[in-house]
Amino acid sequence: MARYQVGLETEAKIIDATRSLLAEDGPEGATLKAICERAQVRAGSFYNLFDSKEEAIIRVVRESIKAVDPDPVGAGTDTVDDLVDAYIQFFNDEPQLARVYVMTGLSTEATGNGARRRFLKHHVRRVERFGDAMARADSSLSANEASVNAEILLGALDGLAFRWSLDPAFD
Amino acid sequence: MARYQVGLETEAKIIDATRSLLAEDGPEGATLKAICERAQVRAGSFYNLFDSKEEAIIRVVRESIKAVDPDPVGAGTDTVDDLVDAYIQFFNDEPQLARVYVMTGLSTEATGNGARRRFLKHHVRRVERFGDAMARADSSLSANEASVNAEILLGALDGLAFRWSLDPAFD
DNA sequence: ACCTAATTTGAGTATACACTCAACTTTGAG
DNA sequence: CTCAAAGTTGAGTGTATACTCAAATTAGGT
Repeated sequence: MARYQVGLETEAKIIDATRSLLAEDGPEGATLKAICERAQVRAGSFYNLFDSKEEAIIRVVRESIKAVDPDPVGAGTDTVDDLVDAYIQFFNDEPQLARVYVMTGLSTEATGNGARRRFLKHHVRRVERFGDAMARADSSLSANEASVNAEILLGALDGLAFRWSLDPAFD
Repeated sequence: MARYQVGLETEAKIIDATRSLLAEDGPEGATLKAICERAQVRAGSFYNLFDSKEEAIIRVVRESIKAVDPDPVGAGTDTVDDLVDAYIQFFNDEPQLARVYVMTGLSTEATGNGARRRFLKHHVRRVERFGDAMARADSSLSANEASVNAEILLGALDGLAFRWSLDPAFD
């Protein structure tokens, strides 16, 4: 039999609760109890829809990774400015997901490293994308130089994003 | 009465164990059980010397902050290159403390935020120091511009340091 | 209206955590 | 050597965690 409407709604409530908790308090704050309380759901109901707490968290993390870079296999015509602007805009448009994104990348744990590996893979793709854009802008750059520069630029962007996540009054 | 030699040695063993665990696994891995096992000490002995697990961790974090910048009230004659070189050298000379330093700055929790507040205060001082060096090198820079540039440079450095902490083969 | 499968419940399990304490042993100054 | 203070032990406390499950309820296709 197909799923019921109530079940889909409960699922959405749980994801919403998980996302807001991750954004507010990081992975530490996203306990099962906290998620269930905020979603107005009992533990058994959670486990009827998710195999583990992990699964809900990974769903939100995946969502944040997707939001930061909606078109990872783009046509390869973006300029570096485009990419930087997109990143900044992401932080303005989706502050909750942005916080989750930064925290996932930075957190030492972030839920048993399933999320971490995912993030790292994404980061490598992102460096490639920035590196390509740089190489396009300056053809005298070797592929390796472009990659190093991209890593530095992304390091700076992520560093600033982290600063902002600590202190939203910043910048 | 004064403290006994054995007590001082036990204290050192506990700090060593805490430092290496923080460097290897981050705050998550530094459980009381893990610390005591590695230090070859029982829980009661730990609590004879430390008021809380927190205290041991903060001691190590303070140690790492001190190591990254041994002379925070320096004469104000360093160049930006000096400061960057010192940072890089720190990562080569004291890899364990360097990992603790990065993780503390980045971790969402890092032991109830005592360590985090400490780190943030230190970071602000560090930005000032870098900003001063930049203003000295280029007198056309306003204080504010220098500060912003310093924040960006440190963001990039910390971002790269973080990359290295994830993957020691990097750079 | 019926009936099966989807969903909810809430008490319960197992485990890990930081921390305590009374009894015991060791240290080292006088 | 004495003895009081410093240090050690290990079983035990309390609490929070993720997760389970049998029983009850509800949704919705027929």
